[in-house]
Amino acid sequence: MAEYTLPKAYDFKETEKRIYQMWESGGYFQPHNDPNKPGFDPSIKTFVITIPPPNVTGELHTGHAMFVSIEDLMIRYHRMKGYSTLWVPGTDHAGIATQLMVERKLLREGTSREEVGREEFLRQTWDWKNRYGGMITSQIRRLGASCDWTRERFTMDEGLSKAVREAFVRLYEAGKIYRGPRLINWSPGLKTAVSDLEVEYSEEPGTLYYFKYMLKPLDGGPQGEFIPVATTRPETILGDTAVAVHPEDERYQKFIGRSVLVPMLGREIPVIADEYVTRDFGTGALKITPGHDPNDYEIGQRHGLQVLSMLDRAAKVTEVGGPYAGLDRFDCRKKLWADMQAAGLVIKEEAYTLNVPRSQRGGEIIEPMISTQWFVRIQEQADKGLQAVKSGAIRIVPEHFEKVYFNWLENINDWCISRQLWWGHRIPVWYCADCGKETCTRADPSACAHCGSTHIEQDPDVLDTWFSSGLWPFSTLGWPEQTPDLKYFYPTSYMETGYDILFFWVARMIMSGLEFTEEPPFHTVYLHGLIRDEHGQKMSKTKGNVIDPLTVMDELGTDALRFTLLVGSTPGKDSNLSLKKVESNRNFANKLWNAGRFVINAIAACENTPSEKIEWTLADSWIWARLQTLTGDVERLFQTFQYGQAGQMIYDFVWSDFADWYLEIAKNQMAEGGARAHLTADTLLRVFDASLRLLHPFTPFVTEEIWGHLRQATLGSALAERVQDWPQVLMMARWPEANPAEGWEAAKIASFAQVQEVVRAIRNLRAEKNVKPGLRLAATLVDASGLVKQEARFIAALAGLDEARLDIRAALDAKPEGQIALVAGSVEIYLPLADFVDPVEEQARLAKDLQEAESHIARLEKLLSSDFANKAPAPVVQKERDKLAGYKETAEKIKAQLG
RNA sequence: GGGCGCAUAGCUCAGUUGGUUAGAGCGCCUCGCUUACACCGAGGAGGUCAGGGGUUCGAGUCCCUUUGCGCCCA
Repeated sequence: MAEYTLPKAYDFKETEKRIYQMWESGGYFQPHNDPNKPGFDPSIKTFVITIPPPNVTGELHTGHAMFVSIEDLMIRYHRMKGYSTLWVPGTDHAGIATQLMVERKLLREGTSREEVGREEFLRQTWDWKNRYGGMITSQIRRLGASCDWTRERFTMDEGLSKAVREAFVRLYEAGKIYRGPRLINWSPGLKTAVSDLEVEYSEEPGTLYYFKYMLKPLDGGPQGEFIPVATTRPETILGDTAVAVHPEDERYQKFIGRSVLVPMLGREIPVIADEYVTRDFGTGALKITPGHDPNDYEIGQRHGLQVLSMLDRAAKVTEVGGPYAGLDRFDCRKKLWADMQAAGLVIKEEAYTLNVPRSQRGGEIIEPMISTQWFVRIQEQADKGLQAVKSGAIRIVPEHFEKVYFNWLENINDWCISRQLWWGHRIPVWYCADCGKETCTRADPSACAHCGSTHIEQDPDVLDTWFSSGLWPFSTLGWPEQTPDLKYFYPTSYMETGYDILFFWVARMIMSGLEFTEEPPFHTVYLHGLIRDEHGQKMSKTKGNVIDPLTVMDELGTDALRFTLLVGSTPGKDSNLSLKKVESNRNFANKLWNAGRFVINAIAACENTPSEKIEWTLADSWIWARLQTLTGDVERLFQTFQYGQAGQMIYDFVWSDFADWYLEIAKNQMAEGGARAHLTADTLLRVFDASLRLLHPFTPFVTEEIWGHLRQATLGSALAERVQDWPQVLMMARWPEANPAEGWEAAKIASFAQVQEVVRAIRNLRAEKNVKPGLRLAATLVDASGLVKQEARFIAALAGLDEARLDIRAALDAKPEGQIALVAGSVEIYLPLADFVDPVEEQARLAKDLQEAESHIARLEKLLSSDFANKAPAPVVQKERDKLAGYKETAEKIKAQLG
């Protein structure tokens, strides 16, 4: 017999790495049914997730920990259910972030990307990627992620680059992509365009500047007429091409059609009428700068206004600004305003809260400006994307994000996909120096497709990283090639990610999937919330409240972190991570470990299969029935994405039902030896095994480790038969299925509850009276049902009674003298605690109990005599009737004790 | 300005077709190192489920409204 001496505490440090290596080297992360291998069966159902790719040079944060925990849970659950399960890992190239890091390095070396040149820069960036790119994936491994690393992808690797190229060319050929000058969001620091989504607006204190727009005098007309105008950005006056007023504004109506003079420049611009102008904001007149404001741009388009760019790519004033040319945007503001003041054009300044557009990366102020960029015509894709969710082809969990999704797609603008960066997929368009036409092809051209000239040059820009990420669910499976993986595993199943990238990524993936594969890339979108600190504050380095998942794992273990993230979080809702919670879940892992030690000892101690046939005990039946209920509940909760609730139920079952009650009773049953011990060990084994399976997707390491020991110990025991069909590892074991109810369960559960009530009543009294824990009490128990007699042995053990001095009877003629009386449900209890008895106190205690029972009786009688009895469903009414009967019985017993 | 969400025990949160005496963890109080576990066990205190109105036999849960927060989009 294998001797098992497991340490008293679960050592996650020793375990996690070893277990992960065992899994990975065992090939368990790969789908069991693989279309690239012999014996492939296309009829087996798949379950597929493509990982939301983290930045290749990023470092693990709680957001990663969250998505890995949830996705690994989904994956492990489906794998255990027998799906051919694939979780595709990988990273994206994070154009701006990565390029910035390398640029910073170059700066430290005293050079720049311009100095080293494009080719050398890219070489160094690849070096950087190769050096640091493995960090994030090894950190994801630490979380226990069961992804198929043999299928790992990177957005810039050959296959995915080919997919990007194919996607671009297809859009180009279909006329769904275009290039042209438009007002875009420009990052002057990074010197690149960014998409609308990469701009964040922050409310900041600022100033509203009031000044005079002087009218050009009419021949013979009055001098000194002006329109007062307010602006938050005076420097843009230099780019004004109109002043707009509301057509019905009596103050300014008379000026419509006349000209005003741009301050300090004297340029003549028209006064136009447009209903966009809010009459009661500012002065009711609006300066129009189509080259530097999105709203003004639209007004400009409507009125055919000239568009002037008064700022260049570095946000310095252009020649449009005349004497101000060359100034930085903020210096220009000061100087221009001072000059206007001197010229008597200033009216006043007012404090005002601005909505400042800032770069999501770095936080610098974004400058809307006119620039020639590539855009995707998005309307048709957006309509299809809307339809996919409206038709139910794609389901979003939680549901309310569907509205957010609709709202965004219904108001979408064309997507600016070109970036003035070097790190990324270069735009596959060549311009001909001779005929001026564009060539866009799948293979790099050597000559112009139109005139054959070899004087062609490739567009210097690269594509937005999200353009390649949008293809992720199918590009990672081999698209555009019709690979076996693509055919079998696509469309994928769930897309799981944070709600903060619903637009950035999920919506674009849906649109790209529909565009290029004509199928939704997945049928379910599951969105998790953001992780905040324990007081609900956003984590940030400046606040110093960042929780580093690596530190947490070092200190408390991966399972504790995962369980904390999974339990108590609800789909789509932000959750707070507190180390206290992680600590209590570390304790849970330890609880599980020790329950495992007990079970293993019990199995080792039980003897060979007995010839004697015996019945299950009440406790055996109860724990088994509870397990079935739990299994059914967990299944239902998993199906409805309520993973947190499911985890909580398993936790409660393991800790409260299994460890606190069943194990304590099992100790007694084991002590009986023989057939009883054998049957008890068997029950322990089966219930604990099922618990570990249910828990495995939440806490894979500790469950795998204990299960391994359990299996090993059982193989050398009298119960070896039980584990014959167990696989080598828990992660490949079958997910438990609930047995259909057989009819006996409710009665056993009710009886056990009665027994628990008796035990609790006695424990409660002992604590109240400060009876020494070791003191075994004699007792008289009155129970007409026979239940107490049957369960006397363990009631005695759990409640600290002396089994030899128990007097159990069906009825009592006379109330015993000098004893403390209790009622637990239908059972009367008398404890010979004469020393503790204070008659007055006892009367008061019983009176209080009676009062409570009677208040329930009154409540229930009222309820049952109301419409409730007629209108509520029969089972609900019956339940209340039963309850009433119970309270009546209790009340009767208390009355007897009182009297 | 438009949209979405939240308000439940001292703290952080569960509570999904409306149906027990509203739960958990942490914290707090009392006891206990009992042969799985002190990363533990036993017992206990603590909530008019933000306020008001409505639907219903029945509302933390559904509807309306007020107040206070938070987020997204413009």
